[in-house]
Amino acid sequence: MADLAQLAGVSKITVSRALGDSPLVNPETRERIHALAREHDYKLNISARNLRLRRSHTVAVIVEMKPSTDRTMFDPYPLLLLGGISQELTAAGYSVLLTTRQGASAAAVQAADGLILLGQGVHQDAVRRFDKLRLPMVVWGAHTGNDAHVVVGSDNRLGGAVVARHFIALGRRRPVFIGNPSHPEIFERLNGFVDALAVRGIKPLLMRRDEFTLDSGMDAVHSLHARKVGFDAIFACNDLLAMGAIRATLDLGRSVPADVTVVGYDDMPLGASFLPPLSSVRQDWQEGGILLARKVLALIEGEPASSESLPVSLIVRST
Amino acid sequence: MADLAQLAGVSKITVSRALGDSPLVNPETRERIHALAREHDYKLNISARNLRLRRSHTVAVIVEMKPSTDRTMFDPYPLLLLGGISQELTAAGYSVLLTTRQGASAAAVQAADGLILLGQGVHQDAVRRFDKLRLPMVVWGAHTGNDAHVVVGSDNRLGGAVVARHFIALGRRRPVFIGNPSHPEIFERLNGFVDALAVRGIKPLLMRRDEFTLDSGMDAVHSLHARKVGFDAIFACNDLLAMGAIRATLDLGRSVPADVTVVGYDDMPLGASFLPPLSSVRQDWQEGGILLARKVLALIEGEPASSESLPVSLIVRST
DNA sequence: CGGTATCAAGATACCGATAACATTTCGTTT
DNA sequence: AAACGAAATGTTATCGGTATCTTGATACCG
Repeated sequence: MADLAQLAGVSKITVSRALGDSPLVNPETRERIHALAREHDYKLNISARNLRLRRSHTVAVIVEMKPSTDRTMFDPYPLLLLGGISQELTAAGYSVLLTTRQGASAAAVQAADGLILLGQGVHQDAVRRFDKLRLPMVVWGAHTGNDAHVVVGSDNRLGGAVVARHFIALGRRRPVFIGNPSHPEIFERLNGFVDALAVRGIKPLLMRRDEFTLDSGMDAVHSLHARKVGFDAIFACNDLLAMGAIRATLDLGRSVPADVTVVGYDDMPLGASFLPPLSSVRQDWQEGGILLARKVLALIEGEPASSESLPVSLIVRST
Repeated sequence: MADLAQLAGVSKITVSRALGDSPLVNPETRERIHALAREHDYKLNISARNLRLRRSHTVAVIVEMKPSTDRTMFDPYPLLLLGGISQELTAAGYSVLLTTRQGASAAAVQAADGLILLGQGVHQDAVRRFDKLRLPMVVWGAHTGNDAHVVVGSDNRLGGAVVARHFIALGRRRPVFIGNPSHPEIFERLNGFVDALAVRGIKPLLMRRDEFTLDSGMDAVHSLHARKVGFDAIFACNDLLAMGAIRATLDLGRSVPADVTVVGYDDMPLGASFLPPLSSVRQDWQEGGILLARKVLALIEGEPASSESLPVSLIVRST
């Protein structure tokens, strides 16, 4: 920058102002300096600026990344979140620092201006750890009612309720819920489901399954059958589980949707091509990412931000 | 750090050395300072260090992120790459700066110590742009033989060849390739496929399909049928296409694998649960990510690094 | 016991930007 | 013509670390 200043015959600070489009410099001077900067391919030193401004214009995104058949960052959907986040932060001139929980101890994270936490397991365990960094922080997940921090998530209670109402409208009396309610988000879905069914005096059966795979869904239905439990509706908290459940149901000689109604969750593209095309609850991940980004940015600017739920919608196809 | 120095009764530089575990300080002193740092929850200022050292310990990962049914960053597999990259860089004390091509003009990227480019479209178009940053750079994708930069990718030629040999071993004579060869990676698969078949004087039919969806795969087979083209083997360059092709084949009353052999690509988990269980070519994405990371790190350290292909393996199931 | 090697720690300068305060320049007012 | 004020630019200090060069203290040597 000093060199540029010499070339332009002005002082460093004038160059700094010119490049920052400050109104303090003469428009002519500014143009001249801009031209010079382009010509000499001058690049601002971000580290120096960060040091001086005490801001990094960076938001750290911390994801869960354990390798398992459980839901992980490798599901495509949480990645849509990242897409939304990235889009919004980039537009605001911020960068995304991607980290795993393990890597988050790496110094760079504390240099961030804000934090976004993704991944369901995070909630109780890790949030406190990151709380100590005293950075603006936003968490993706389920609302617990009395959150100490800003939570953005899709409205899982509503998701459960919508499916319940769908079942009620179809006159179903013996619904089953398949999934792992120890995930806070899924616990909420179950709650919404149970409460909305209770209005009609219906009590669903909970089939706990920890793996979110097609095989696990098949297994759930087979074990229902083995235990001679009757059912006429299945709410699977993931599309793969739902597809497995459907396949097993068909295997058992029962019809979908005539005998059994099945609804999945996430509305993955594949579901629409499944035979029969899968009904599912859709959440708008990308919008969620955008919202997460906006909230951190607000917090960083010192503005208030509150937790928020995103609507979900039931896509009824042929199951 | 000055405060810590005062507390410890030493000078700043000694604190700096102690925290950096430099052998220049007395072990006792070092311990004392470390203890003090922990006690007061002292955090090094990364920006200051970056400025002084002229390094950011950051690698920018630039991904393709256009929303389409084409292959995008939202496929789960390219994301496994990210996982591998992140794992390896974190272990080496580096951070991952995630950017889209659009956002890559954001200043932060040029502050990175190195660059990793993901996304097939990148090749010809954007590489040059990033070349100008004069940063150590590694690209994921297909090898073109005379690459100006380091390329890591799985061995797509081999992938194609392996499938071809499989078909030959089964006595297939009229194979079809489904996919979009304008992606360099897929072009290589096609090349490997064609060349290995040519050994037996077999010429495959190319069914060009731009979308990598199940419907697109069905459509491909239906249009083969409509055009009364005979075929006894299908190599789809993606598992969704393969599943669609299988479904359409079955719809047409032909048997898989008795009448038609089908092989997909990527070996997605769902494929194993498909009916019939899908045969597919598996590439080790995570390993690829690790390799990408190692190569940039090497380049950053000033060591040489060369392009490299990762092996792939054919998983034969029931198609 | 003087001279040198070794270890520990300090002094100073510097990385490259920007904020705060100071100064010059010029047009305008009275 | 002196005084004033706004616009444009400059001076200085500073953000928080680390490299380099020195200095001081202790140990070891013949």
